[in-house]
Amino acid sequence: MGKGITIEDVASAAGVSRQTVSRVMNQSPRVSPEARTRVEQAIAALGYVPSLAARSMAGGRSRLLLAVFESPSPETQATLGLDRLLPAGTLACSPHGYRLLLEPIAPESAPAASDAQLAATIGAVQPDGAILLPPLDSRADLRAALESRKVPVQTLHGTGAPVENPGEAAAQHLLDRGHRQIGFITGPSDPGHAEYCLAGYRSALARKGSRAHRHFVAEDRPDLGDVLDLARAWLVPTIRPTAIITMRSEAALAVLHVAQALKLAVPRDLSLIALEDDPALARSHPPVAALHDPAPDRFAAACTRMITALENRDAPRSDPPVSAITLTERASLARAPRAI
Amino acid sequence: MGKGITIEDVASAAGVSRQTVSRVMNQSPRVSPEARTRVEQAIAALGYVPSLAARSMAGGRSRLLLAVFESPSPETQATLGLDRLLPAGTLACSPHGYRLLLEPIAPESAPAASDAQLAATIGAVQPDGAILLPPLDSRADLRAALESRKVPVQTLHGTGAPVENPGEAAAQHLLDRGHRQIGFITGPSDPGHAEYCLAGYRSALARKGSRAHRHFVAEDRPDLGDVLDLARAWLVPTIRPTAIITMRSEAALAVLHVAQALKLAVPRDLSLIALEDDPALARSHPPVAALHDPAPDRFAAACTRMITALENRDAPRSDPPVSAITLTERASLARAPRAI
DNA sequence: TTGAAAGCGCTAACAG
DNA sequence: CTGTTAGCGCTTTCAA
Repeated sequence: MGKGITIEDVASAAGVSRQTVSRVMNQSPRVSPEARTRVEQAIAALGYVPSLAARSMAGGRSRLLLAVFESPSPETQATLGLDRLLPAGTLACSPHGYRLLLEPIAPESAPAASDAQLAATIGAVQPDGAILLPPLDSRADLRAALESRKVPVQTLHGTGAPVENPGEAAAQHLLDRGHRQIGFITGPSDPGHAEYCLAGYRSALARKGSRAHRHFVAEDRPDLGDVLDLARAWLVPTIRPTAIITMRSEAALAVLHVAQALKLAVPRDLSLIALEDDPALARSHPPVAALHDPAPDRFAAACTRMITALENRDAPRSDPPVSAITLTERASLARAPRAI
Repeated sequence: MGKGITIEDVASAAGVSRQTVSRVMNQSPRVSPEARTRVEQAIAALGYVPSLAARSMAGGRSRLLLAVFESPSPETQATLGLDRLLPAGTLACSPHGYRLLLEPIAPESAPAASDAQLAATIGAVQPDGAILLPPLDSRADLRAALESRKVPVQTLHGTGAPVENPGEAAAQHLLDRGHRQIGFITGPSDPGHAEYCLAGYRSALARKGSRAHRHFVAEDRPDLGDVLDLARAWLVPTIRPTAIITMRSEAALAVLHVAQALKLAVPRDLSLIALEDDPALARSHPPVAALHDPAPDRFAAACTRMITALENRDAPRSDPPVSAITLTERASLARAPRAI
């Protein structure tokens, strides 16, 4: 079909010069309504799409944004979730005519190596901006490599409030519902993240004066038997947690199973929250509440911020609020049965 | 640092014309060794990187490949694994100076809608080729939309042998080790994929005359209790499977737990294979064997094939073999204990 | 409000 | 083997 339709084709079809077509595409106000209409019709009729490369050369703007992320190594099994991040970001960019370009960075790469890599990319594509995805957003060397070459940087944090700690958020939800004896089971994957969430949980409990974190913190093991044993050890005694937070969804399911085997009703006798959502959680009986990670939304927001900053290079724009961690409430949640 | 270094800068630094620089970059043989050396030194010294946009305009080749994938909808939780696919593809492209561009397609999108979307992308970036990622590789409308606009298409299949069926591969491994009573537990996610794997398992067993598939096929349930019950129902009787295949890694762990509780030794009395690998499988006791999905390698191979096809537009290139599904053997595997 | 001219950085033709 | 001449499709800058 339409092969090689250029601005020139549109111009002659509309009976104007290419400048006028260009002005219409670039939202310039200095075009008469009639001319604009004719051009728009010609564009639609011909199925014209301006060439990114040509616009990039002539205008100095590539309309390309770099999505800089850490490429997963065999051991770093930390799931980044690109499956959902990338479509969200792409969707946010496309209405503005922007596109995302991938830039995987090897984990723990030497600053010099990643600097060279970024230099090559910047030279080749001259991106208008870059989004540093976690956990890369804390790498000062990458940010410096980008900014020293005049590439503006955004992260998922935006300019708003700092991101909540998932462990803290879950603990707070339970504290708000009256729970004090709250247990926490970390996941075996990604020690750094586990430590981070655990710290959040601890500080939330400490704020309320609960000491549960001294008794009810345990590490998740890959062996199902270990998790089941752990759950039994916590739930059989009279003094037991009224709520448990698990990092892995599987661990939540295992705890649920033990509770039911012990004739403890969920959520009446025990509330459950997983820090990671999974379809299986929604389908279990009862369904288990989980924290919803808004990373895709925050990535989309970062792209939008980048683009608005690029377009209105001066206007005092106020960034929309950063979406926060939300809890997907399911039947595994109830108020604490009583004060213990 | 280096801002706006062009071919012209390199040319004057090396004391040649830009054409010579261009020839060096494009591997043209028609350059004297001395000139080549001086140009290469100048390139290195200046940190010159040619502009993709300019090369695209002048040469007609964008050096951009479209990665067309299905954007995951809330329900279509089928994990595509972009986390590992994309870095692998990027790595395969970059040594050739190519880059990947994302093209998410909404699931079950109307052919007209995705055609329009692809038309817009093709017009804007004029990709040199496109890789259709599963499950999109079977959508004839997408392939047509691409090819009618002269965009060559590749899939993960390559030109080699068709991809193995994971269910069949796992069953075959066990059959080869003498097992006949082989159970199969499907995953609750992605019914289509489950059906596909199950069919492969069935045909493998049928070939060997085993009838186990009439007795030992079950559907995985999100409730852990259900899976544990299922495992007990299979393993308590005297006539029981000597091997079990599970689609989800969690189910394999659950079966392992039940077996051990029943004093069945794994792998002596029961062999286990999961169709999906997971770090937890490697860390359990004993570690559980799993099929290794070579999708990232096959994606990288598809990119390489695309690029070689693009470069030697005529040469009768023979594609390297497509990597097959491999089994990550772990201690959960043994020969069948006896004929039953 | 519009058009004409001049490139952006590179490669494809040609000459030498 | 090397340099020269034209553009690629668009936006910018300047005139009209």
